[in-house]
Amino acid sequence: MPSSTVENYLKRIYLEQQAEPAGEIVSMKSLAGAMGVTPGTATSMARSLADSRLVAYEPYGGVKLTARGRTLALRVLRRHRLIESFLVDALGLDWSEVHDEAESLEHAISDKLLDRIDEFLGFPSVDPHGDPIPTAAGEVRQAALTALTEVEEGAEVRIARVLDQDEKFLRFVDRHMLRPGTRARVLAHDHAAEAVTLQSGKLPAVTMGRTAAAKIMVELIRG
Amino acid sequence: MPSSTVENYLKRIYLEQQAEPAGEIVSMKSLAGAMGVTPGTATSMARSLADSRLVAYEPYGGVKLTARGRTLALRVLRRHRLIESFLVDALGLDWSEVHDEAESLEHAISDKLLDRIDEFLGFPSVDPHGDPIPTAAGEVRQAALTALTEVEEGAEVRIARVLDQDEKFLRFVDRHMLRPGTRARVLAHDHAAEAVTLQSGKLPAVTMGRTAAAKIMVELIRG
DNA sequence: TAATATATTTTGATTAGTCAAAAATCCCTG
DNA sequence: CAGGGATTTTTGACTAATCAAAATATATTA
Ligand SMILES: [Mn+2]
Ligand SMILES: [Mn+2]
Ligand SMILES: [Mn+2]
Ligand SMILES: [Mn+2]
Repeated sequence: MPSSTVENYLKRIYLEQQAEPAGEIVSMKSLAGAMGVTPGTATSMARSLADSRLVAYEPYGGVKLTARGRTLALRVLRRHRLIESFLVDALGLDWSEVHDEAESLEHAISDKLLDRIDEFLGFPSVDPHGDPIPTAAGEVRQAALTALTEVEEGAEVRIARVLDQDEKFLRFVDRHMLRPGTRARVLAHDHAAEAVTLQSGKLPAVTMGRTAAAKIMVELIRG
Repeated sequence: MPSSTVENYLKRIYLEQQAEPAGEIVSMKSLAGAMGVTPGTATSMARSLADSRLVAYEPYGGVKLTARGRTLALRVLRRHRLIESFLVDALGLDWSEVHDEAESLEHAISDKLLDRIDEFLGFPSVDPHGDPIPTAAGEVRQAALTALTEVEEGAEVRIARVLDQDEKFLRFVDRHMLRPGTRARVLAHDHAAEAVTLQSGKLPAVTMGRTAAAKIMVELIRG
């Protein structure tokens, strides 16, 4: 059984691989940064994960999950996201506070209990942030989504996923009724100001910067 | 914050202190036995807990919780028992399988989530085994109970608590409808055979040995 | 391409938790 | 009250995870 430290590293490497443009390879610098450890620690963990055949690692060559490492990472991610869903749906916690809780529970819960939770929730495919929940078999069913920055002016969209789990950002999203599932209309792109204006429900329109808009993924509603 | 290892030791010392007849002092031998570690490990942990003012420890003198140690132990026990209750009541797990799950979740759950669970359950005072749930303030509201071995023949009782959490024992209790809350009648004590016979619902009477009967605590129903 | 900056690895150290086995102490029984 | 068995402590060793700082390699840039 992998320790929770190892589980955290694998999950983080998986997420960094998704983010990293450079051929899915994660550098020691970004790994150390993402894990909040010193570079030396990242190096020694990389070697140890490689010894366990969970990552491919060459000195000075960064790190990349093996098939086994990926399977394990997805298992942790599945736990994390099912737990988040459960905390929101069954216990009424706010979606802005479940992340930290899931971060520790993901290592403590048994397979049996996880299955029970999955069943209780009706086998959801996304968590409260719109993040896809990997299947028990290790598949990620990812819908094709568009970043808010890429949507044409005037288009109707459905918010599908919020990529930043930071409490402040999630509360901002909340305030303007932009949770996953909500409809909204893109009113304008101001390229000079690097800003996007959109409008949801009966609320006044809101203008946000490119960087914020890039963290909101949507589905286009044809029409 | 105490590590989960420390939490486990404190909880175990608390439980051993309850059990131990000898003036509430827990020997290194029983601590090591209860924790499944070697005596040397128990000694070094005793010293380290004493350094943190969580136990009183004198070489060759055994170990005893301080006020702070007791408070912490009760916090862990509260978590453990609320989690067991939640798993049974909210997720329908069997009472014979929740103990191990709670053993790890008790270290991973936040105070906030625990409060939510407590509220969800309606602030229960006992867990599925009838074990008292310490209050957040650290009080143990313990009802006065009688062991089945001490009950007079013919008496009506309500099963209140089952002291052995072993899966096999719990399933035995289940089979004979002797869960906490159920009524039963003590039909006979056979002192020579060291056996107690009792009867619950419409099931045929069951005879069990003294040792088993001593693990079932009951409330007397006057009448 | 040489110098400089950045990234990575190595080294030496620390802490928590554990074990095996030797040494010391305690305490019961004769 | 003296052994001898049981208990406890000590010693030395190990693993996982970490850091600080020195050494080394790679990348950038002038
Ligand atoms: Mn985690
Ligand atoms: Mn999420
Ligand atoms: Mn535990
Ligand atoms: Mn219990």
